Amino acid sequence: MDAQTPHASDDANADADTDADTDTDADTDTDTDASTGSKLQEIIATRREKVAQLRAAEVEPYPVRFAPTASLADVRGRYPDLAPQTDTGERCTVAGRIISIRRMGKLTFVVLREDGVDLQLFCPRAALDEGSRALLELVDVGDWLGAQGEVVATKTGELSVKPTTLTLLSKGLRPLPDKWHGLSDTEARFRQRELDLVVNADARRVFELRAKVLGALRAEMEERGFVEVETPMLHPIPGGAAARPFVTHHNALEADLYLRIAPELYLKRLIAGGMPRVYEINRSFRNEGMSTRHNPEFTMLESYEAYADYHDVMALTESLFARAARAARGTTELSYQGRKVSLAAPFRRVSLLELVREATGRGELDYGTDLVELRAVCEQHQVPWEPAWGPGKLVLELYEALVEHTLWDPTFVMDYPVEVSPLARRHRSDPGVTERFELIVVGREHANAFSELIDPDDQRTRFEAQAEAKAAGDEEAMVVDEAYLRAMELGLPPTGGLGVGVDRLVMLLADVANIRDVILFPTLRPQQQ
RNA sequence: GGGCCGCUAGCUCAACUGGCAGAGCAUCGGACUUUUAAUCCGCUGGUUGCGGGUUCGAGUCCCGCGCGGCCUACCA
Repeated sequence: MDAQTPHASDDANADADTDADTDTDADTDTDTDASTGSKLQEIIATRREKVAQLRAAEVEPYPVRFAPTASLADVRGRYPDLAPQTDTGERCTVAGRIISIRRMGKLTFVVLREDGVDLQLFCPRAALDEGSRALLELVDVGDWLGAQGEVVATKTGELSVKPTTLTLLSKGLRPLPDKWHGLSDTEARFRQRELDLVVNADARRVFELRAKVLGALRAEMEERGFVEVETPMLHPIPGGAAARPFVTHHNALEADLYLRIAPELYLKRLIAGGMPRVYEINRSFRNEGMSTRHNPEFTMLESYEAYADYHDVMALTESLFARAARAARGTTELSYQGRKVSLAAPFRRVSLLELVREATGRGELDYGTDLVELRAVCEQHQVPWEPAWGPGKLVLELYEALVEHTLWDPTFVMDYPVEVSPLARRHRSDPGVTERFELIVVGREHANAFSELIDPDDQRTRFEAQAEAKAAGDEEAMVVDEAYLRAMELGLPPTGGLGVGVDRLVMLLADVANIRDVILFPTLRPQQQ
């Protein structure tokens, strides 16, 4: 009543206009839904008719504001177990979407849902004021409704609000999916995520968990003194990773720009600029294949820390993963797709070469092994190779084909070949490899990190090697980034860098197999009209 | 990109070897003052993803296309 009164008077003048609009809407509706079944059109038409009836009764179906005094969760929290048939004497005003209506003559039960919490409205006709009785006849499942009344428990002990006043907050025109079977069509769940969220508690659960993970990651970084920054997503040249970019065009600049494939180079320019600890959590974009583990836009946490090496970064990574697990699941001891996995530190540390030696049974292999022999080993394991590949790339291919998917428990795979790591510094005691690691969990890469390359001349040489590869047809090879080189020439302190695939971390913690289940609106092929 | 599978009412799903397109829920009408997927009575609802073909007859078989899922390949 407190929220309804002002609308009745405020909108009196506007009613003539809105009535006219309603009529046109009703006429055009059949056009917009002409391609769908007539039952849906009938349902929408019926609901529009109810909108018209409400307006005729001077009830605004789309009011401007409402002031609940309690959330449904508040009410539930205040009375965790009220005895059956109790009247608390406490009045409150609540709101939510109607997810169920059971009309039993002079008594109606309405179930509201708000933020994933359900609460029943116990509505004997006699308790309602006159306007609310009329309104109750015109509400449907899917509408938003406010209710003011007393908190009670029914004969069966169901906690309820027994309203004296009902306020329509928004009239829904489309039906909700089946209340029992829900919405299981995967395409509909991804394209109309709002329906998925209304109906499927699991969907809500995943995205609430995702928010907790992001909060935990930020909290850990903040506590360690890292400053969150935002660097460009529109890049004049793509850099920081080996990937094909999306290209776009800026009209005023008359220039092509690339959606970023990684924030890495900008973040390291900040280190050169004297910000000793920076991180960014945001989207990168890669114009490559899609799968259950790849969405074209995905979220990475990247961090850079002055004076640190990759051993320090491993410790940071362990803390981040363990903290995210505790925030999301309350423990580091998880189960993923039916199999146990522990995110408790320390994680296993092993070199890539060692893993390849084990997998191939060739203990003598290293990056000095003759190319002909390495190619033979590849063929022996059905790993395709290309003539342009050096020993580092061949060993990496063997690792990816034979080992990576077998590493279930968290494993830091260390010391990647220089050839495939153009931004990582050479190992302090073995110049053929870099101080780089990837973190593998449940057979998938979750993080990539290194002691950063800070020697500008070495970096230029590496960029030039990449440029040659690109000229030779490698579409994912990097290009020379002069702006970055200039920043390095200013002087980059020793730096430890980290990139974490946040979507994959959420998949791991939510025990979900498809990346599209952890992204609210995953990329899908556009629907043609 | 390749392979396999799927697409039927608003939602969830049936329909034998090619033989009248159905059910539950929801909607709509009716009864009902303690329900919990309320119950009961009655009704309505379809371009079987789209386009061709075979056939007396196609949801079903064939060809093409669209969209999605899973696996696979590249990547995080």
